[in-house]
Amino acid sequence: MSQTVDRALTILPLLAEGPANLEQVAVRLGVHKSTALRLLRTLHEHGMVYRQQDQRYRLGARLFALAQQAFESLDVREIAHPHLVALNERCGHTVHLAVYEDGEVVYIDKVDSRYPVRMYSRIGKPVAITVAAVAKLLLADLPEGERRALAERLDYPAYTPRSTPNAPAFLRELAVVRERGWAADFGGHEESINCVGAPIRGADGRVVAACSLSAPNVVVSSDELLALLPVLRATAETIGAEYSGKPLSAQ
Amino acid sequence: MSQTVDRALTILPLLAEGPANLEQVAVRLGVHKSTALRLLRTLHEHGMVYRQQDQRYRLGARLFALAQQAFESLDVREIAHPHLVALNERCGHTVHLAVYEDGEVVYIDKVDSRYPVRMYSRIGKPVAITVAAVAKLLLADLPEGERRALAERLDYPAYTPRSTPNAPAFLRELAVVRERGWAADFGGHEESINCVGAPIRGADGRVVAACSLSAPNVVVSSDELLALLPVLRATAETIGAEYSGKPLSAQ
DNA sequence: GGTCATGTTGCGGTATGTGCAACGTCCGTT
DNA sequence: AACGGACGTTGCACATACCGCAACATGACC
Repeated sequence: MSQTVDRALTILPLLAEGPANLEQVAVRLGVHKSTALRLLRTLHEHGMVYRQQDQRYRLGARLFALAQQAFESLDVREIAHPHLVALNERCGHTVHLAVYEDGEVVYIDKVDSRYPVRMYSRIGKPVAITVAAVAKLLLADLPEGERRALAERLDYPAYTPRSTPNAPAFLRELAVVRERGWAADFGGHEESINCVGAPIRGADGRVVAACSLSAPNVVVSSDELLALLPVLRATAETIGAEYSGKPLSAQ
Repeated sequence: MSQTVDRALTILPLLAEGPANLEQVAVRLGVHKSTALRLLRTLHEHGMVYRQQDQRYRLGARLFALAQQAFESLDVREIAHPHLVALNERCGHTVHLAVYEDGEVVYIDKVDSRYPVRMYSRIGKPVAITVAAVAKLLLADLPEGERRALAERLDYPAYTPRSTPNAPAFLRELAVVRERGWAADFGGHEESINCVGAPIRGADGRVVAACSLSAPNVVVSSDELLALLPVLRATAETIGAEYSGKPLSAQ
């Protein structure tokens, strides 16, 4: 809508690929050097880009600050965290929390064996949206039209032989997931990793987030993982209840 | 420099404080609603902001992606990481890596006891720039004028009685740090936490990053921590050497 | 000292962003 | 049901602020 801002914002993912000098930016944007310079200067003033000694630009530290703050203002995460830790302590496996936003699924929390950590390392990376259990749960709840449109527009990388191959298969899987209320990924992303997930619902029943348990199949068989479903689903429901405004439910 | 972009970027930290609706954004920006709307739409198209069900805007998931990618393209971090892990395995304490950028100091890596993790949780948060050992190291190496200007413009929060109280004290401390080549923070940020740090220098001798060891003084006395200085400094030098283009030095 | 590559500056034309006012839409209220 | 208020949205005319150009620094390399 706004040409100038549009161009400026286009610079950011461009620099995310790696540092670039003025001319490279100008060429990639399809604008004159002076125009690119003005945009970069404005971005620089806001700390969004940084200029290294060799004068090339790269993304700036302010992005970390913003991402961090964006993160902390996600109230689902805040509410869910202690429950996820409890779940982890009970069964020992890796716990993930994810949300859907404008065609993307992002992990917003992770608890790993015995060591609670917000594993930002997974955040932002292209989540395996076509295979991850949490992605299935979040997409399964989208309105029919949006779900279909999104499924058509996705790529279906064959991470493993069990990866979801195409849109029709994905939509069928989503229908199943929606029907039964939980999702799984048995080696669809990494051959040896299994995963089960459950939806977290808000007051209106919409899925606001999803959580999952992951474990390598050399440690835990898929059956053993499935046996943990009741605990996982109970956790998800507790979180949903609290999120919906029953803070002192099963205290 | 560019009014439109400037306004658009101003929206981001504003939303970082919490969700806001169109009118609030317009008022804070001092522009007409329609103008704010256009800016927000452009930001939205780029995933920088997200519109929740109640139509209020908040920061979007794309920020995570950008921060993540910015992160991975920091080559100091990449080079340093294995050395930091080795250091941690050797002495067991928490290891930090930080860089300076445009008046800010940010942690870009962390290794905690027996569990290597990029502790993104600290990134973006205002680092205790006036007391942290790594901050002292990075600021001590700035050109005289910039160092002085920055010191004047900083706040000096009294985290503890040992926190750096004001600009003159800070500049004196920086002079000491620069002279002797290492820095410490004994309870200047948190009463019970001690910390020693060493500079990582590039080929031209400039400090490109700094690393540190932290430990609670109930576990390790400050003397014991100081005894680890040689190991820490050796690590820092190894990283600096490799970063300067001697990849196969002390293999 | 010359040449090349790259970043920077000043300037006029006009595309582009701006504010205004009218219109939708969704609430809650009587 | 009808009304009213609060917000978000749209179309438009004006002029601002952005754009590309071309000339000018700057610095590296030979």
